[in-house]
Amino acid sequence: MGDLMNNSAASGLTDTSRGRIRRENETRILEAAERVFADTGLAGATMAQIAQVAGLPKANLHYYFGTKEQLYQAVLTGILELWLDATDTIHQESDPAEALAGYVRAKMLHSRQRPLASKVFANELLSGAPFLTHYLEIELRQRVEAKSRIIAGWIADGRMTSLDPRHLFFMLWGMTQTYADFAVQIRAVLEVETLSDAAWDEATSEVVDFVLRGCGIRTAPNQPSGLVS
Amino acid sequence: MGDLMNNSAASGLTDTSRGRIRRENETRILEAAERVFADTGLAGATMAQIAQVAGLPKANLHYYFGTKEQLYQAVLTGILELWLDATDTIHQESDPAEALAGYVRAKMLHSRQRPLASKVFANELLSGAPFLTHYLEIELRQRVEAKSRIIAGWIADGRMTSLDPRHLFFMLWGMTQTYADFAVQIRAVLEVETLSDAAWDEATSEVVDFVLRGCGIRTAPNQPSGLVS
DNA sequence: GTCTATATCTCGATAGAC
DNA sequence: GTCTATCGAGATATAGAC
Repeated sequence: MGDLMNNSAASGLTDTSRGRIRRENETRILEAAERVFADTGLAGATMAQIAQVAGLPKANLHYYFGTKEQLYQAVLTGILELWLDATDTIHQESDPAEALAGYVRAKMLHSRQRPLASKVFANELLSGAPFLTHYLEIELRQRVEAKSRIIAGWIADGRMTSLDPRHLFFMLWGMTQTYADFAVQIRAVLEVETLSDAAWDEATSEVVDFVLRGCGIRTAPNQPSGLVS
Repeated sequence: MGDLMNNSAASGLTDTSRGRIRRENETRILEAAERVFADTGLAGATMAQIAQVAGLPKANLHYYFGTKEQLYQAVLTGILELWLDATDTIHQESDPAEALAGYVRAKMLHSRQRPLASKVFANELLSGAPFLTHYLEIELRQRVEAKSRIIAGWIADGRMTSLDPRHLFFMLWGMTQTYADFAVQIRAVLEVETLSDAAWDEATSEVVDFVLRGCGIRTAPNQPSGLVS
């Protein structure tokens, strides 16, 4: 927008490659920011540290994102999109066992593949979620309400135990996100440096089985319980 | 120790009242620090903010506790003592249902009564637990190992479903601490300003029932499930 | 667009009057 | 023991050369 008057010959770059560099730099900054915000939250993070992780001068961060708060907002927004995606395994017509197991597997996969996103989110909630009021009170609440109606339907049909679906979601989130947010505790108890693929599969299968039993759904005995069967 | 030479008449205070003041001030500072550390973690907290919450000049904090890290360490130590106490409902000779239900109730009560302690702990884990290495790798690990052996015994005796006790603990911690750490999310979904006593009792009963089913333990139908029956 | 140099502010910590 | 005043370090943010 603002660079329509720029002479791209001066920098030796075409419009497309200039756009590419911008995109690459923004991505690098966002990834570095996610890592730093994940460890120390918004208040504890410093622009100098983010710049160092990104391998760019500190001034570039301000050039691309303005203030620390705006950079944080950008990181959070990206995470929220990811957050709302993976949760769509619960539908009216689904088999409860498959739907709930799929939901747990998706959440565990997320803890495994995007632990930093989970940690940024956790830090934001711990500090009272000042940047997430709208998300929590509108988007998340409505989504939980909609999914809870489906689960209530399953309960009414006698396909699972009677429980409050909203508390079920709180428990599912707690059980699965703990593997990302508090991984250091889990690694210490399990006495491993990092969780292996096999350990992740076993954790996933433990949570899936526990949840299905907790919901009063008998697991099919011949069904593979690991993440990759 | 160091004030044996002080003239207590000059300040108009006896030794006992001077000790009392010291204890009161230290308590006020520790409580204020817990609140601030809970919201923003060690890196994000400022001594000025803690001093403001405590209602004392910033210099007094340094007088009583030295550095910010030492104050943080003092807060953490108090929390760990609390942490290791309430978890002792799991014994060899216990009834598995009673023991596990009691454990969950104790953890939920802790989330309810000391949410700030839980949050400080969560922040510390999120930032990689630099102050808790010994606790996690020695004390917590050994405790989990001991309790896991008891639970493994119950499983071998056919008194509950076969599962990995360590992952059971991870899930229990996640399920119960989420009610303290991520309370803002729970309040948003439930559309309440604060969780009432009744809401806490219901949450506790939901978690207890879910856990007992998840462990393959039939709940006695005539047993009250609320926190206060 | 990029990066150096720097302005401005706030932090942790302390000296010193009381 | 308490608190004001302040120092040096490090923070956010920007000006301006390139």
